[in-house]
Amino acid sequence: MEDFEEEQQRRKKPRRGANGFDAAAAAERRKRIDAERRQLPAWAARDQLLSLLQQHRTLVLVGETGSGKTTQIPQFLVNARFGFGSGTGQTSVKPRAANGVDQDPGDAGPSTSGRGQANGAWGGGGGNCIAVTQPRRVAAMTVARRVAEEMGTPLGQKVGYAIRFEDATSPATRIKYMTDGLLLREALVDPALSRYRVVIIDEAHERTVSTDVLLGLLKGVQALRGDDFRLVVMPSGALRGDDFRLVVMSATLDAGRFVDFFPGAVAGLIRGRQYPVQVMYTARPEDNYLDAAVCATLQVHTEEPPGDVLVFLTGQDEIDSAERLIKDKLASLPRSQPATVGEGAEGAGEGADGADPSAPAPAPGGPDSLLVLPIYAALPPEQQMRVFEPAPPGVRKAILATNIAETSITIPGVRYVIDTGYVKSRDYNAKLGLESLAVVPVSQAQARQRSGRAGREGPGKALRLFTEADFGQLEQTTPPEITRCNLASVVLQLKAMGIDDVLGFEFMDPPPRAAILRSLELLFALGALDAAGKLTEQVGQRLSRLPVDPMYGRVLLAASDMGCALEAVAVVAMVATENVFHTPRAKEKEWRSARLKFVAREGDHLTLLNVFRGFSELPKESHKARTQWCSDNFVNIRALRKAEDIHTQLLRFLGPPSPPGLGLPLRSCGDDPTPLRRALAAGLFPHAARLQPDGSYRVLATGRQVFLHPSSVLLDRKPPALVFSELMHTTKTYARDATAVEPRWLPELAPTFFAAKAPGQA
DNA sequence: AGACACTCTT
Repeated sequence: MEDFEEEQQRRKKPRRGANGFDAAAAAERRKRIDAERRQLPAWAARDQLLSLLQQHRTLVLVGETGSGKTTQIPQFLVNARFGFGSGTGQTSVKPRAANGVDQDPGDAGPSTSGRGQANGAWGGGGGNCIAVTQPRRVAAMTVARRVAEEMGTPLGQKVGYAIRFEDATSPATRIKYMTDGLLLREALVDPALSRYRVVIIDEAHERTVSTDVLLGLLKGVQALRGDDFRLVVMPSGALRGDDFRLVVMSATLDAGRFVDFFPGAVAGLIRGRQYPVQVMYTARPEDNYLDAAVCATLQVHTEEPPGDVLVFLTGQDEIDSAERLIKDKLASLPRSQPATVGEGAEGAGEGADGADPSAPAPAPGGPDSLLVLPIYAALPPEQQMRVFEPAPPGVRKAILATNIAETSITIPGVRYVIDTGYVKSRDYNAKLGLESLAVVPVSQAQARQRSGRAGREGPGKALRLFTEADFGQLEQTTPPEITRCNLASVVLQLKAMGIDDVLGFEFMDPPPRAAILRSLELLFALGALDAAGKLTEQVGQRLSRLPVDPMYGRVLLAASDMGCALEAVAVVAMVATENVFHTPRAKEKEWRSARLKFVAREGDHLTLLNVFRGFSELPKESHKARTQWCSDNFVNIRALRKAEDIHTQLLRFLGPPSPPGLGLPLRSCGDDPTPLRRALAAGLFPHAARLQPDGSYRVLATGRQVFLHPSSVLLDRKPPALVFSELMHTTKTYARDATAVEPRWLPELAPTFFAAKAPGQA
């Protein structure tokens, strides 16, 4: 429902009366909003925060849930005209970029004069905007909307947001909510981030890859823009000069890490407002957490007062199983029983109180009064939306969720959380170049986050399906993602920003050296780096501009040479999109037969192309036709719309000459699959593999034995050679998204690579 | 022969 929420957000129009802006209603509303604001804990800390930030270049702010930090602090800064100079336009600082290239800050920000001068608050060197980063798109949009409302300005003017595919900002924007990934992209063009006077990294404790790279960059930015830093407190209390400020906001008490990382940083704490959650543990370890979760759900249902239950499980399969188990057990419960029977039943009748006595309400704790609802990312939007609908009176919802419910979505009505204590986690083995997906115990911080989901609307209860002693043994926090992922894109971006010594880059938690080295090797093999590790103009420069994995960027460049860029763009857009197919266990026959009409004998990439083409042929304006087609074909409409957006963006980046395009020829190979297969081979050659007598494959570059993923259309065809998108180790090492290639193409398309490692030798 | 947590990109 990510995009369900996104759409809802977009559809909301500023409140207007019949004749445009209804001033009276707006004033009334703002008065109420203003009163709400003043109740927030952040409000009480306002003066102290401003004073801290005048004296320190970096503020690490621990803001607990409900403190109002995200919405209020940017407003405090703007209203206090903090750090935006006194309007004289004088500047004593000329910042230098990290790469040593002089940079005129006046050029970097979009139209900093004009309007800025008009209210007398702006001016001075550098930009005049506050960037506030969020890990998620929806958060950037919703928070921006709220803050615009609080400030009584139309969204996109003084307060705006920017996310991929969408820019709701203007030259007047002073507070810009944006995704962390987007700010990172901007740093590619402007490594000093000179258009921002203040950068606020929100939800820093989540430690997304983008957040971590930004933290490293910002440390450099600070050194650079603080070079000539002088504290000049003006009579107005404002500061002068390029007084760049950084605020790192985090929800947990790991502030010390951030303070240690940024020289001269100071930490502050704003208490939150959360309802208490009573945390309970099991007395003994559970040997089957799935069964335990099922029992616990039923126990809550039959014994606890009304309130929905949120159960954290690890994946789609497990959720399917749990759903069946719960329904089976429910069927054996007595169908009708008085509300007062059994201990703990007092209060359980509450939900049925207002019901019509002639129409028998479901018995509280009975089989009809529990509504079991799955939620995970791959679930089609219309099914996801069901968890947001309130349960009918007397009915309790049990939501079986993956990690999606940990941060990405908030489900109303939840008062009970059941935490299995496990999560499916991605890991990366740099030595083997292998990603893996495994069920692992959560961290303590994660368990707390999950429990907190019970206390959003009132006091709640959390049942942890492990012992208190086990909790003590858990890692305190989950290792940052950057230490356990493929770094090809990150390394390419750092190189493109002029950071040549990637191994020496100051990460807060450095990734394994082997992971960086492996990425350097890959980028060299792709031709993005030369032997000295410098970004190459022809390939490296271009790849860094394309918002796709470097291997796929290489596919696009090759495809434009080979006359099949149009097809390659569609394929890459589809590969970058997860959960294209909906594969419910109960309807396996149906989705298998639906899939057949898209299957291309050449492999999964061309199959995805067929799906994209099928979807593209539908009339764009007919939401109904598109939804129907997707549902008929067991294709996820959310994924296809995303692929469509990426497709459009890639065409723009590749097509018409700068800005922003690379000016490459965008031609079609029509129905001839060969050029496209060659283009795929030209970018994915590090993932080329040859068939072994036993039906497995051997990766040419590493010699590693891998298996075709069971979802591959090539599974029963087994071509002698193929290239694949990625390796994933679950029960075995699987190659996903494969396309058959001619073995002779490989040394032809990547001579250097295969000269060093002769095919078949490995 | 047998399966895939979650975000995100000028």
